[in-house]
Amino acid sequence: MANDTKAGTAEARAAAIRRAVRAVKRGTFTSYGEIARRAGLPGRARLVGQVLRESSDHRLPWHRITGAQGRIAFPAGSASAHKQLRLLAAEGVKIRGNRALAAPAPGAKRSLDALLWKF
DNA sequence: CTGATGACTGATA
DNA sequence: CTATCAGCCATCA
Repeated sequence: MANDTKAGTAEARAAAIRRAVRAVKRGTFTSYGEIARRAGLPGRARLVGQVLRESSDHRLPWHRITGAQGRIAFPAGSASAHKQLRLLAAEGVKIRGNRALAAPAPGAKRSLDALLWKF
């Protein structure tokens, strides 16, 4: 089989992306661009979405993948968006509207005191 | 081949 | 906050 031994096939890219997705820890979320970067494919955020779509779900924590700044890629109110938000919330991720919040809300200065004093 | 589309992103207005 | 644009890449009509 005179096959291509060159790295960079669609299969290899998909595998790398799936690896990166699987590496996302529970209770956290990562953007498409970040996944692409971790998979060694900078600038191919769209490809991540493509692979995720093809994979549908297969022990892939697809719900931990959000758009930039935690924004959900699905239209707000859609079934998929709602499901993703629900899954994220179930893992302890704060949700606000169509967004997943990774960091504490602004005003952490006050929360800092609260943390120090174990509020 | 061309053009449209899409689980994207960052900049700009 | 929303809207638009340019870039980026794979897939499809």
